[in-house]
Amino acid sequence: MWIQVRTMDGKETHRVDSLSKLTKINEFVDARDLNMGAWFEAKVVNVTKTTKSSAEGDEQTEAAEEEIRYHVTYEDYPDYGVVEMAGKDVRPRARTVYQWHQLEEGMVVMLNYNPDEPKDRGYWYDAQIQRKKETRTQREIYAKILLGEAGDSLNDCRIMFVTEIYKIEEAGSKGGAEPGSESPLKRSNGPECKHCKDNPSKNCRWCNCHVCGVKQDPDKQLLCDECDMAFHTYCLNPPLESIPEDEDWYCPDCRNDVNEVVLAGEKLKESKKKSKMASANSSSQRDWGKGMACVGRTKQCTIVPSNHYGRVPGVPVGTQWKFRVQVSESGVHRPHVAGIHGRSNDGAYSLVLAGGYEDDKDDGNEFTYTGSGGRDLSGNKRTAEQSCDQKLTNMNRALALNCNAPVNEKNGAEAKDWKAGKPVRVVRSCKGRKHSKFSPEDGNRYDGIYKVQKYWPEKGKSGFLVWRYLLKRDDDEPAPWTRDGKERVKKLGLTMQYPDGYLEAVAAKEKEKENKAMELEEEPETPSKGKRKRKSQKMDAEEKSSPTKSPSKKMKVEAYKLSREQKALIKEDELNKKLWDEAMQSLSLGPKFLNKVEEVFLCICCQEVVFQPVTTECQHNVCRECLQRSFKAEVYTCPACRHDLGKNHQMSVNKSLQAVLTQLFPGYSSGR
DNA sequence: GGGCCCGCAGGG
DNA sequence: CCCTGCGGGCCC
Repeated sequence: MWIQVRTMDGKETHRVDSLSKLTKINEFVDARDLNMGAWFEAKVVNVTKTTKSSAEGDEQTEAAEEEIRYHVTYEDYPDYGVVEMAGKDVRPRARTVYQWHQLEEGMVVMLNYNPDEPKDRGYWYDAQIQRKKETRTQREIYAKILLGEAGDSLNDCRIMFVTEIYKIEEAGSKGGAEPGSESPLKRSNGPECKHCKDNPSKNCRWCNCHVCGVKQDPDKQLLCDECDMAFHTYCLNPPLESIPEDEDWYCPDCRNDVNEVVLAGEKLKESKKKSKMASANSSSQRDWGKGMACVGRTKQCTIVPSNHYGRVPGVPVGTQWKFRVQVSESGVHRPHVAGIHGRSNDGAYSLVLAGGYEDDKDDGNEFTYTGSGGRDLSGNKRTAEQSCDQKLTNMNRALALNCNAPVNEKNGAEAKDWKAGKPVRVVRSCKGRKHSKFSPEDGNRYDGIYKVQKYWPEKGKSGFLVWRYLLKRDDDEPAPWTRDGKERVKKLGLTMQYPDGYLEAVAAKEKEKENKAMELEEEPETPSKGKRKRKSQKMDAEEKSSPTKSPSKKMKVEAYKLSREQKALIKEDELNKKLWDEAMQSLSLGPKFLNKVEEVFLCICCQEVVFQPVTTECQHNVCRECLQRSFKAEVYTCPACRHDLGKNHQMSVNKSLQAVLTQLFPGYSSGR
């Protein structure tokens, strides 16, 4: 049987043999929503193929460049229209429910989970079963929710609907009845409305009229184009006689007040949230909100996601920032104030050593860290004395999950193989200097990857229970306090980073102060004038000599020097000659050469420097693991250009490339 | 130098 | 939404 394949404009271009693995039109499938990673019941309405080459030639040469695209509609979301997606995101409709005894640890299945409200019904996700428990009264399944191809996952999620765990149907599988020929029993998703749980007998201000909550007269309910809430025309104040003609309509909460509109050249008006803040009250006498403690981010790290483990590409060990907000912007440690960044069902990604707990010890390669909590932060404080026991929840639990041992909320645990634990990025702040000589003199410094060897509860100095963690360094990039490390910091030109315009602003403020002082002293002629002049001369000299001053001034940069071994390895990597030629042109940029190399050898899949790279015949480099993942999803093309690689591709690692990259980025593979 | 207490970011 | 938090400037 043959089916038509059409381009988007509906013209028939090719015919495709549907007896191969292709999904047939009108087949019942599950399709993955790429944003949330959940699977929804869908129907294929069309299959097309796209071709890369513009040449309309014979089918055989084109076959290498083509890609089959599926056009599906979601059964429960007809308004969503037709969505086009790749083969890996479409599969035969799940129809086999596993019996309890069939479920085993390690199995990958499809099940219902709600990441926002784990106890409620949610959407259908792929998941790997991690634990199966059975007591006399209940059956428990804990699973790792797999959110999609980015590799994101939620660990150790309690599954509430253990009697609705489905087998994942493979494309082209034949199981008894013709797959997808009939609609299997409908799976149930979480309620559309979180507030009333879709209970039709309840008045709900969220899914019905936002004023009265009554469902009646849907034709008289206006939808706000901002907040999407519904409003009966007659519930508005004043009520509307008829549906307005305008294309857009905004509810009273969202409608812009004319005098709230920001005109060109005007300063931004304070938001609603801000107006509720303490600063809006004139009761506060203090001159708040101008310092670096209160500024917001001006950049956001998009190189890696916020739940990324391991190094951030482009940020070498020894990088220094003056303020925490910059550390946040860099993606190395995102929270503004908090010491640990993590998720309690996944693990911790980074932490800051800032001497917040004086009984923490730090030997550079090994340090102890204290968890958070157990403090009374009332009065809008950020820190306080310990006043009750800490619990192994939130960030404390997150950090515990990094330890390569089953989590134990009572006694703690110790890793048998600590290096196998999840990597934590560690930043040391100058505030830790009181207790640790490994802290930087100023600002914050990225010190590399550490791992949790063990954690345990302990009576802290306060007498209350605190959770403590022992972390050990596991990074091939040399630590900044070692000889190698210092040399590397120098070579890469890692000087203190300041926020844009910060130094200029400080200098201007300083000058203003001085001017004011001058004015004051101008009147009575005093002999101290000469003294003052000397002082300001000294300051000028200081400003000029400061290496971090005036980034606009062109400094001569020493070209990046490759060792003989590195040069030889690069030469050896003949497959990538062209790419290396391109990269080497940036040698003159000094340390920035490494950024260029990172850019040139970035894996298109994981967006990191390629690890165990496979160099394709089409001249692209992909991590072997990323390529394997693609093949597993039955996509046998180059992730970069879709060139067909053939099902039986060797996937041999380009050893010389791997060797050079390891030399240029020591330890970049930690966390992989 | 120590205490106060603010906005911001992130998880839950 | 709410809660938490190993920042940080200003005042005394």
